[in-house]
Amino acid sequence: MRQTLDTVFSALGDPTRRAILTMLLEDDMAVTDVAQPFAMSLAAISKHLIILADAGLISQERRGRVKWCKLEPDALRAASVWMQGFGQFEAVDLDAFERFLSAEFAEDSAPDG
Amino acid sequence: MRQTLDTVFSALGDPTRRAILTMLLEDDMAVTDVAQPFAMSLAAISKHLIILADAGLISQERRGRVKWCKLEPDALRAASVWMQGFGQFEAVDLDAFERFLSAEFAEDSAPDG
DNA sequence: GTTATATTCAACCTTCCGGTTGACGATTGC
DNA sequence: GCAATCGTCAACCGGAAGGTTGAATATAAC
Repeated sequence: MRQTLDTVFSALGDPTRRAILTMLLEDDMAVTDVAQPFAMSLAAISKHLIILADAGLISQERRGRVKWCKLEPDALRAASVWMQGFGQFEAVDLDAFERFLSAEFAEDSAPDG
Repeated sequence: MRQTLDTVFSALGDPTRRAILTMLLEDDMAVTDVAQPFAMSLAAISKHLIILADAGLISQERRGRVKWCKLEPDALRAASVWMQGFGQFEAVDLDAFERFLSAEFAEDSAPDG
């Protein structure tokens, strides 16, 4: 699992994956059931789920031959903090935002580095 | 300009583009100045800026031969509403969230569509 | 033990993404 | 007018993304 701003935002950039997250708001679901409403193969959905799990947005637990997918909304916190730092919204934790910016620059987006 | 959840989240998924937005928090900047700290060509930065402008995250105004880039944090609102709807944060406007989900499903992520 | 179900793997294809370089159009300044 | 500056365009490249199909792996059920 590589839960970073990169992986979270990129995962959210795909409409199929956002639709999956919305479905999981209702309840945990098996992979086959997640795939059911979509007009694409099970393998494709399986890949999307792996991407979501890699970003930490869902967790997957195997019980027997069924793999249950569960929404993990905590993964959105980092991204949400980042966005709120841009000052558009009220309840902003600026300390958290600045911690995020430093971490971000140190990790994976230093200009010139 | 195609300001959708797709374009906004995808734009935010790239660390260079997030770094640019962070720089623009300080002040408006010319394209050349935006490019200065990065170890990549001006053309590459120009493309990133076009992507950010397409998502509505920045605006660009040409004055003479200089094109000024300005942060447009309003563009984050839709994405922020979407994220907050996942129940992680307190002050959530659930009505707005549900309007968003409907719009979202109508537009670009209907399962089976 | 054989058959059906659930999910992933592997190989492949096509399109998009992020980068490069070089030429170009527009603007400024001498 | 001529040269320098600002930014984009066009063509190209390598690799990743999103999809397909078919085989493989577990597990469950009979």
